[in-house]
Amino acid sequence: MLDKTYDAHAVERRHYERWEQAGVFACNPESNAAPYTIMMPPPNVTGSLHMGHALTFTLQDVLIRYYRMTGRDTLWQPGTDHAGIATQMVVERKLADEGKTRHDLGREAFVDKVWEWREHSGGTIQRQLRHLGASPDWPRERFTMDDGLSRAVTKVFVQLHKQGLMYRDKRLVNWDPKLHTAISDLEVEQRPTDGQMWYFRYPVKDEQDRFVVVGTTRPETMLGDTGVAVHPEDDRYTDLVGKTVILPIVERPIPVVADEYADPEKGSGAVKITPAHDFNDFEVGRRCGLEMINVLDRDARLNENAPAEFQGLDRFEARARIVERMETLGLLEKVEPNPMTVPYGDRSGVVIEPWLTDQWFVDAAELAKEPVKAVEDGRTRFVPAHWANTFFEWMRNIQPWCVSRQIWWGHRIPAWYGPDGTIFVEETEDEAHAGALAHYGEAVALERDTDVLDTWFSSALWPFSTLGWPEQTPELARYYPGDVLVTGFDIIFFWVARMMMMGHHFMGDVPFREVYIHALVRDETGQKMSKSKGNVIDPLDLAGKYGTDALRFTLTAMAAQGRDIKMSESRVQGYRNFATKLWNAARFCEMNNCVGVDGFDPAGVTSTLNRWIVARTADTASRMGAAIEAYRFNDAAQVVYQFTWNTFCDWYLEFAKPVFNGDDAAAKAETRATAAWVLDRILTMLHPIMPFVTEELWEALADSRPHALIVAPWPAYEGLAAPEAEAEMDWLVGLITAIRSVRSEMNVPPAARLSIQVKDASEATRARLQTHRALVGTLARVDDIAHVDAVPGAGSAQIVVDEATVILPLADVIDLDAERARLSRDIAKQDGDIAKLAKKLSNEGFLAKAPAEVVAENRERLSDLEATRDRLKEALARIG
RNA sequence: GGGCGCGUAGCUCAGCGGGAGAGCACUCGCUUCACACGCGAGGGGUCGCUGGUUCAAUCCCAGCCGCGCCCA
Repeated sequence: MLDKTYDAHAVERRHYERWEQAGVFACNPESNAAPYTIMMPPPNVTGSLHMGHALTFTLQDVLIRYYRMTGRDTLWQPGTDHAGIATQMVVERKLADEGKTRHDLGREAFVDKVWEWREHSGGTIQRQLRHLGASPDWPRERFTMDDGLSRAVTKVFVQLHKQGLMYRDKRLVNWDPKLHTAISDLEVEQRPTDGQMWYFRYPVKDEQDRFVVVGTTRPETMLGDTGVAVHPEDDRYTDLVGKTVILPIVERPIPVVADEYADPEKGSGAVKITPAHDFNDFEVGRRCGLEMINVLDRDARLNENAPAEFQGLDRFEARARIVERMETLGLLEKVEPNPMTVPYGDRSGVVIEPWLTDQWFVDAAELAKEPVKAVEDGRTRFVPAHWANTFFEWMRNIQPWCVSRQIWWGHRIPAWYGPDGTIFVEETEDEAHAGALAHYGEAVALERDTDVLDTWFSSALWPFSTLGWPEQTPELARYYPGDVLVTGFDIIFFWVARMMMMGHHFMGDVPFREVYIHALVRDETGQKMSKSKGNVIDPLDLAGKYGTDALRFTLTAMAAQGRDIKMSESRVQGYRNFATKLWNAARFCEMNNCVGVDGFDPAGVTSTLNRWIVARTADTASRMGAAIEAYRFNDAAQVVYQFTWNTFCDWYLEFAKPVFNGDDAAAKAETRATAAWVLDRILTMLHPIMPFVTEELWEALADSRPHALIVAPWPAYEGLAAPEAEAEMDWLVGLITAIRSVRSEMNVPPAARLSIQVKDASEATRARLQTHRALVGTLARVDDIAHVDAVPGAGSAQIVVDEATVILPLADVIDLDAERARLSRDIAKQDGDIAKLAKKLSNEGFLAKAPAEVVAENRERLSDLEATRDRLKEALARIG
């Protein structure tokens, strides 16, 4: 016998271990079944499971478990990425505790340390995924720093270089002065800030008392100014173009140039140009042939190109000193408050400096062409579709991708430099030497590039590197491209777009056919969860408190397309209640000996009750399957929830009680078998969302099963529809509900049993009443049902059900005024609906232009309403 | 400033051209032999505002108001 409530803790670990040991998560490359592939977005090796992970991995697991049940050969490819900067920071912090830096260890020893850290601390998220019930193919787990994946990275780098799509260039990059590395545009966070705009006067050379006023938000960069730009059509400055101004403090003569970048509407219309420290100025400088003077060092302190007195000053200190000096010189025109955005490094949290360095770049614009086409013509489909716009916008304006990082943890760039700086990009050092020999005609010493690659560079190869590429493995042939990529919108650029670039370029095909973009999980009040706000909810805490299944059901039920999820504990609690409800329904079935019957044929059941529930079961399965396939997770959850609770528990099991307690052995046997069958189908349907409680019940409810629930076939049935049975049961539900309503409204004591009379019942209704006498008796607490022609006495409540009027003699309890009020209210409601319909049906435009079936449907509805209204009026008249 | 999205019951949200829905919360009743993590019955909405298209608009279009996100 099952316990009274479901204890999640007791069963979760046991079933998970059993599944994993049985190998049921594994794909089968030998299989004849159609593959279904999801590449798991690899979490950071440093990561631990947060609510966003819980959502994305729950949805992926729902898909995987569903498709596994439909018979597809599923591959859910798991793994982690090496998170270059984040991981290096973690290990450097540990070293700092020992009073050391990575430089004390040296590169090789430090990298060993990182590997060591990963061995000991790296498995957190994998363990947490198991708690969540995720069912990826664990033995195929990959890490972006694995040998195979590293080979893929090297090969891709070399090939891109040979194709001219990977190049070294001196450009402005986003420089992180704390981490001492370049980062990509995407790793920069623009924070709104209340800044200031300082207006400086630059004296025009050889013109007494003439100044050009320029504005700046970063005064310290003025030391690197090499020009002043004005708009070519700005009349105020026409004569100045070609002249020279004297850069204050530095006393450097710099030219005034005409460039459309200068906006005549903004400030004075003149703008100082610092090509080495501003992205826009860099472009102006290129166009106008201005000098580039770098005045900052790698710590963002002023360097040797600044006047001696400022050298070595931090940029913010320098800012204050420059402003002070300008003021002293009488060259500070004014200062204004200036709302602006300031770039911060997303890892370091310090202000990023545009800095001129040599870096490696990928020609992203070229690689973006095919992915854009693929989305345009539907080879890759975004769900919801509007995310394609976000994708297009970025891809069509894409900048060169800076992929080199000045850190140690990552894939080292396969480039070697000869004595004169000639670059040899090869897969191995030997090949580089061979190249050098050919180039120089003699063996020379080569030095390898010290930089490593952006982590996203290796992640971009994930859909094929995990399958063995560059080897042509059977897995690669079978599981590429994947079916769907499931992720949040925040990494469309970081990862989705880049996988598409690499997939097209190296595999010649899309990496996945669909991209399902899900929402963000927020806290109850709609705030983004963050450590600093302290509103983070740990998914595993919730799972511990209410069961993993309840958490998964909550996330699934709330995953409506295009809307963020406001996570609230009360919802999780509600779905915990649902799991308990299911548990108790199973317990009831068990108590009534509802055991599965071998060879049970759902199409062969005879009673209306059983034909009805069988039809509804089949319908629920097909609707739920369709919802999952369309990524309508909330619909899938709702469909199965309502069927389980509101149809199976509330009605079917209640209807079954009189059968179980009756003495029709045949009906009892059929109903028991049907109940067992339906319950099994419910467990099956719920399994993708609630794997643990369903597997537990699957095991508990039968002495032996041919297989575990996780590999049970998804219920797909043809020909079980039973419209007459459904109509009959709907009628019965309506009748019982109506009687209960009147009882409640008339304050009939719940325990009191009534006798009812029925007037004007058709033959069909009489037959139905006969069939379901016992059900009405139990569920509406009615003892006798009599058919009458006579007008009943005044002490009765009357209910109109289709053509019939049901009379409840309530002489002792009836309050005539209340009954009159009730009937009048009903009549008024019907009249209201009738008026609306009548108006519609008297509209000639409607009759002429609306589809015939719509007109017919409305006519029928009107006559039904009128008939009901008339019977209600008769009932009212009878009371007097 | 540009783009995207969202305003539907107290709250959270489905629905998206032809009869306003769910969960939670709320009210009333119930130790009904699976379940009080429950059972039964209820109350509650000019579907943001204003126009337009249509025989018909919560749903399509335009404008406005409010909110959020992304990009500059």
